[in-house]
Formats: sequence, C-alpha cells, structure tokens
Amino acid sequence: MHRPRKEMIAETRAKLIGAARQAFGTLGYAEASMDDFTASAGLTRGALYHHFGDKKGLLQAVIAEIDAEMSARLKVVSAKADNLWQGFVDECTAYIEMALEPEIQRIVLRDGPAVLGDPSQWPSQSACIRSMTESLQRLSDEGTILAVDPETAARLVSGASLHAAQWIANSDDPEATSKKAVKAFKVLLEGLLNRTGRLHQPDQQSSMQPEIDQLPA
Amino acid sequence: MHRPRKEMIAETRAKLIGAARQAFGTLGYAEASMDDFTASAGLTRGALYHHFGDKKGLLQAVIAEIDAEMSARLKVVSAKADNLWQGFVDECTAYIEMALEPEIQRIVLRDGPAVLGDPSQWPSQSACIRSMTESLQRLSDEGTILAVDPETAARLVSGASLHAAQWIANSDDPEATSKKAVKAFKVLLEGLLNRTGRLHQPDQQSSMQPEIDQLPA
DNA sequence: TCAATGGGCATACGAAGCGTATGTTAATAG
DNA sequence: CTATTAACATACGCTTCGTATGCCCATTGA
Repeated sequence: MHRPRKEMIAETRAKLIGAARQAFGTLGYAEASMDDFTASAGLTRGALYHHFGDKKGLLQAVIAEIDAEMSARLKVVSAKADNLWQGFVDECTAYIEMALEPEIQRIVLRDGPAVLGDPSQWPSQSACIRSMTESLQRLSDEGTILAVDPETAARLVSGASLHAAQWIANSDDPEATSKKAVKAFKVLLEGLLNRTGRLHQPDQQSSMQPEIDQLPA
Repeated sequence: MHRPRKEMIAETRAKLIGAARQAFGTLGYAEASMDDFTASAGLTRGALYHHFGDKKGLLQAVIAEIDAEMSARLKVVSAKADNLWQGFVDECTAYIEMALEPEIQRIVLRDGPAVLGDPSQWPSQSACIRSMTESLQRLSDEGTILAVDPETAARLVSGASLHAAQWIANSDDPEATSKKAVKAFKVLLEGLLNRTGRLHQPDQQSSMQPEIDQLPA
C-alpha cells in the first residue's frame, strides 16, 4: 500500500500546523513553546524540524494556510455581488471583519510581520491583495473609478482596513467604533469614484452601509 | 552635592535607552541580547531590571522616546504650512517619510506591536494620532473637509500611510513605488474634501505634489 | 523473499537567554 | 554617626532553542 504512508506524513504536517496555529493564536509566537505544542499534537520537536526547518518555517506554513482561507473567503464575497463596485465594497467589509478575528490579528497582523518581515514581501500575502487588485482593475476598466494603479490602491485600502480593524477590536466600545470607522472609510473610498462622467456610477450613498453596521464584538 | 547623583541616574537611564534603541533598531527586539547591549553601555542587566522592570519595559521607554521625537517633527511640519489643508497634506507626507526610516520601521511598526500589542492602545502613540486629529478637526471646522470624525479619519489615513511606507521601503524600486503610492494616496485623500460648497477649497490638483515625489531611497 | 537504503521522527546534548534572588556600595535621613 | 534605602552588579536556575545522533519502518531492487 502506498497511500497510508503518504497520508501519515500529511497528517503529521497537518497536526503540527494545527497545533502551532492554536498556540500562536492564543499565546503568541514568542510565548508558544515548541515542546509544548508539538506534545499537544502527540509529537516532538524532531518532527517539526524535519518538516519545517525551524520555528519560523512553521509560522510561514501556518500563515500560508490562514492566508489561503482568507483569500478564498474574499473571492466568494466579491463573486456574489450585483455589481463590481458593490463587490469591491463587500470585499473591503469582509476584509475588515476577518481582521477582527483574534487568530488572524495575532498571527497574521502582529507576530507575522515581526518575525517574517514586511507582509508585502510574503509570497502568500499577495493572494488577498491580488483579489482586491483585480476588483479595482475591473472597476477602472469599467470607468467607475479614477485611473489609479490598482495594486497601489489595493494596498492603501487594505492598510487602512487593517489598522481600522485592529483599532475596532481593541477599542472600549467596538460597536460604536466600527460605525465611525465605516462611515469615514466610506468617505475615503469615494475619493476613488469617478465623478466626471456618470457612466456606471452606482448609488454612492447607500452602497457602504450593509452588514457592517452591526459588527461582531 | 545633590545634583551629580540625580544626573548619574538619568545618564544611566539614557545610556540604557540609547543602547537598546541601537540594538532593537538593527538586530530587532527578539535577537537583541540584554547582556550584550547593556554591556555596550558599560552596564549589566541589573541596571536594566532596576530601572525598567524587564525587557518589555525598556522597549516601552524606547518607543516613547521615538514617538515623542516623531510627534515633535510632525508639529513643526504642520505649523509652517500656508493653509490648513496644505499643513495636513505635509503632515501626511512627513509621516510617510518618517515611516521609511529603518529604525522607526523596525522598532515602532514591527516589533512594537508584536510585543506590546495594538499601537492604538499605547499611551504614546496617541501623540502622533492626536496631531493629525487636531489638523482634521480644524479642517472640519473650516468646512474644507466633510463632516467625519477626525480621530477616525486620522487613524484610517495613518494606517494607509504606514502600510504604504513599509511597502515602499521594501519594494524593489522604492522611488517608482513611492510615486505610485503618493498619486493614489492623493486620490483617496480627496475623498475627504468638501466638494459641495467651494468655501476655503484649496487648489486640489497641485496640493499633494511637493517634496514627496522624490523620496529618499 | 530478503537485504539495503532512506525518510520520518524521537532522544540527547550543549548553548544562550531571561528573570530572580542576593550581594555590595554609596548617599541621604534622622 | 548610624541606619536605611536606592542604584547597581553578581550568581543561580529555569526554560527554550538548534543540532547531532539514533532508531524504526517502509519502500525498492534483485
């Protein structure tokens, strides 16, 4: 039998990533002991070093997994919108909502950059950015937004989103904070809109409101 | 004599902060050995623990010092502008330029959040945000920008700025990247402008251009 | 079927690094 | 003048990481 062998190996990798993800997400990268969370997976550090080289390598794998999930979620959101602008807006709100999750905040937004360096250089991070970039590219082709470099705009918007999410999540009153953040975010985003012609221009006033007004605490 | 005593103590603190700032800025927080950089200041860890409690406490002190310097620089920039909008724009560009400095990037933007948590909760970080918030408040009073919560807008703008700066600093071609970033940043910022009345409305097209087009590499 | 090879993982060891507990000195207070 | 306290240094133990080594099982080729 060839399969059981390969499956055991894949399972070991998955168990290590899962245990590390749990530990990194709750304790943080620096405080997570490799002895502890490998033991919680029924393994030792030997397996870890064999598969991932070192602790940083495992963090990379964990982040790649999370980032793939985030990217998939964004694609789903933008795909089921009525028009492109709405899809982009939904994508932004989904991005903020994801950034509110403690695991993503801790691993991807806080420890990741400190240990692995600037996220814009990660091979995985490009997935989320690319998704937003493609949306903006289509909006630009369509004439809905002004002619700006889509990737650049995506990075600025994601930067604002991520900071907003961290601010919201750590504020005293997350609900009130999110409302203020969304309102201001909407105003900023409208800077992108093409106001000279009115071709394909969607309803601007109501477009940002849905769903995000009541965010999870 | 009372003074020499107090001065020696202050000097010890300053030497520790200086040595730590150097080590954190070049090696990074995690890789900086307390034994090493205290020795480089002619001291031992004993002094460190006495004055700052632990390694995190020292990082806090270092960040507080850097943040104070940043805040002072921002105030100078915004004070010498001709009008409020221009002052705000200059402040943003100065913010981006500061975020390009390796020491600030490493200590304040990368290691700081990982070790001390979300920057919006730091007592010191409020200084820079407050500066931008005040600028936006005045612009709002003046009618130049739309009625958005000034602090919220300041946080969004600073978030976009910081991410842009990190992207620029780590890109293959920082100069080209900065040009694209500034252009898109300008478009976004114009979302804040009040376009209904034309009272106090400054020249929008040229206002973002100065100085930042040629950023330091 | 039976070596033999190699990959998957555990164990053992050494080296730092951190935090604390304990000195030691010098200045200030009474 | 003594006693106390602040400002550091020294010493110790604990944890953690990385590597070197060893074991075992599965695949492979004859």
